[in-house]
Amino acid sequence: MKQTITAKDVAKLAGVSQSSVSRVYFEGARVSAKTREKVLAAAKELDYRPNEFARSLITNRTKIIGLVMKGIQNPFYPQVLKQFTMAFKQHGFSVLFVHTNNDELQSDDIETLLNYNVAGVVITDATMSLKVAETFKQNKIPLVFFNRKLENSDFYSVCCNNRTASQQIAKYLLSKGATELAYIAGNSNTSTSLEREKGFYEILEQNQVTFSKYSSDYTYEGGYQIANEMVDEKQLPSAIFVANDIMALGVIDAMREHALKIPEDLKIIGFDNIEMASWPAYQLTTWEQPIEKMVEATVEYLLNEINDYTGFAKTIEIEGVLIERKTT
Amino acid sequence: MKQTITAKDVAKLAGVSQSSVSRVYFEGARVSAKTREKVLAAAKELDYRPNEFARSLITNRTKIIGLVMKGIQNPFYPQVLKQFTMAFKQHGFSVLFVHTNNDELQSDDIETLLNYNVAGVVITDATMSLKVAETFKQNKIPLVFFNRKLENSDFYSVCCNNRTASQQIAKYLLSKGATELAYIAGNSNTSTSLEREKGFYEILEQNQVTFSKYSSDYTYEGGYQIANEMVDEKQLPSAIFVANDIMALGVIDAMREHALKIPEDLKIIGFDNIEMASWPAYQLTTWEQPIEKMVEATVEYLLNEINDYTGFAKTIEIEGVLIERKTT
DNA sequence: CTGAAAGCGCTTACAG
DNA sequence: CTGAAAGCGCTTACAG
Repeated sequence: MKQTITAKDVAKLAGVSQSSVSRVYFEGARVSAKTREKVLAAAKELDYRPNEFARSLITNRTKIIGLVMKGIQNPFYPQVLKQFTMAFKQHGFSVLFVHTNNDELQSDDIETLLNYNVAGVVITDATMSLKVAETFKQNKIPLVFFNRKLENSDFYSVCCNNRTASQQIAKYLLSKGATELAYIAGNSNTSTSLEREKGFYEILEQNQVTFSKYSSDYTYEGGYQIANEMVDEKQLPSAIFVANDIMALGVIDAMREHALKIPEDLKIIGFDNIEMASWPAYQLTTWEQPIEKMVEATVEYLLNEINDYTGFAKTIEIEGVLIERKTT
Repeated sequence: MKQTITAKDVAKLAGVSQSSVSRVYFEGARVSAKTREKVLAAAKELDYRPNEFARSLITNRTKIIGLVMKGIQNPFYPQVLKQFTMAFKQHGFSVLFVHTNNDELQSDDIETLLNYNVAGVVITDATMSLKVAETFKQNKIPLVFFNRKLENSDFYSVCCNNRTASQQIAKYLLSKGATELAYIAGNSNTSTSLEREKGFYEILEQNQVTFSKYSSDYTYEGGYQIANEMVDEKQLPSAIFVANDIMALGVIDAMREHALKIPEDLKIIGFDNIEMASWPAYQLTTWEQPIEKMVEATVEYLLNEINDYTGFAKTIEIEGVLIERKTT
C-alpha cells in the first residue's frame, strides 16, 4: 500500500493545525508568514502534495478541462492540442483528452467528462446533439466549439474568419487570372466547409464567374481521389480552392501524377497552413489559421465562465492571413 | 450553483440505503436483482452519476492514465495518442494529456500526474532523471516508456525491434547494390536513434562497407538541412538510412531540389511508416512500427501493474516490417 | 490569524 | 443481501 502524506502529517510535523496546512495551499486564504514558513518546511520534508480529489470533492470544481478531438489525423490538430495543453497549464488546468470517432458527440463520449466533473470543455472538429448540449448546460459546464459551430447555436464557438477569408481567396484567384473555378468541399455537414463555400461563391457570383463544386472529406485520400475523378471528367477548372490543406496536398499529388503542372496548368489553394504546406515538394498557397489567437480566445472565455458562469453564446471569428506560395 | 445528484438522492427515491446505491455502481459488490433494479430506475430518473472524486478519495486509486508526449509535431505520435486513448477507454480509463518541451521530464511536468494520483503513466518520446523516476516508484505508480528506453533502466519499456530492424535495413540496402552508406541520426540522446545506428553499423562492418554518419534531430527541417549540407560536401553516399520518416521526407525534398533522382542517384529509407510515407510524392521505403501491437503491450502491462503492483522491469521489442516502396 | 468541527460523496468493514 | 456508521483528505464557516 502506498502511504499517502496528508495535511494531517504535515500539521503534526509543523506543529500547527490541519486547517492551517490547508490554508497555506488554498489560494486566497490568510495565513501568517510564520505559519506558512513552518508548513512549507514540513511539507518539503515529507514531500507533501495536496490531494486534488479531496479538494474537488469539497469545492465541487476541478482544474480539469475536457478536450474532445476527432480529426487528430489532420496535422492541423496536433498543433491545436499542443497549444491548448500549454495554455491551460499556464493557468493551472490539466487536460483530459477524449477522442471521438463520430462527427456528432455521443453520450458515451461525454460520460467521462461528466464523471470527472470537468471545469470546462473544448470540442474540436465535432458537433453534438441538442440533448447532449443540454446536459452540459444543466451542469453549468462551459463549452467552446473550436473551429466548428452549431447551427442555431447558443454555444460559444471560436473559428477563423472562414467566410470572409474565402471571399478574399476568390478575389485572389481571380486576380491571378483564373477563369473557371472549383471548390472541393470537406465533410458536407461541417460549418467550416459550408462557410468557406459560401464566401467563395459570393465573390464568384458577383463577378459572374463559372464555378463547380466537388465533395470530399477533409482527408488526404479524399483529396487524392476526387482529383482523379476530376481529371477523368476531362474538364479541369483553371483554379481550385480546396477546403483544407491536407486535402489540397492529395489533390496536388494526384494532379501531378497526371502530368499536370501546378500552377501553370492548374492553380491550387488550401486552407489552414499546416506544416507540410511549406514543404518544398508542395509550396502550397493557403490561408493561415491563427491557431495561437484562436486558442487564446477559447481559453480566455472558458476561464471567465469557469470563474463566473453566464452561459452566454457568441461566435468569435479570428482573422487569418493569405500565405502566397507557389501553387497559384 | 449546480445541484449535484448524489447516491443519497437516489437512495431516497428508490427506498433503499445509500450503501445499496453504492453497491450497484461498485463492480464486485453484491446486490439483489430487485435492489439493483430499483436503484437503476431511480438513478435514471434523476440522471445520477457517481462522483469519481469521492470514489478515488476512498479507494485511493483512479481511472486516469497520464500520457506524456513531447514530439506531437511528428505525425507518428498523433496516431499513437489516438490508439492509446481508444485502448484505455475500452478498459474504463481516461487519459490525462501532458505535453513536455524537454527531452527529460521535469518535476513540474509530473506535478500534475502526482496531484491527480494517476493509476499509471505512459511516457512517449522522452526520458526522465533517476530522481523523478524514484518519485513514481515510491508512489507505486506503474510507468512505461513508449518508443524509448532508459539506460540501466529498471523501468518497463516498449519499443519496436530497432536494432534488428536496422540490421535488416542494412542488409536490404546492400542487396539493392548500395556501396557507400550513410546514417542520419535523430536526437543523439535517444535510445531509438542509438539502437538504429548500432544495428545498421553491425551489418555494414561485417560486410566491410564504408559508411558515414550525420546527426540531425528527428524533424523535417533537420533532415532538409543536413541533406543540403551533404550535397555541399560533394561526396554523396549511394544510400541513406534516415532514422525516422519525417526527417527522410526532408532529405528527399532537399535532394530533389538539387536535381538528384531518387532512387537512381540515391536510395533513401526511413523508419516509422507514417502516413505521408505512402503519399505519391514520396513513396518512401521504410520500416513499419507496429503501433497497434506496441500500444496493446503497453496497456496490458500497465493494467496488470495497476491491478497488482510489482514494479518489474523489462524491455519489450515488437517486430516491425519492411515496407518497400519507390525510394530504394 | 488559528484551531476544532462539520461535511463533500463516496466505499467498506461490521452487524444483523 | 442490507443498513448504519466510520472515514478517505480536504475546505470552510464558526469561535476565539
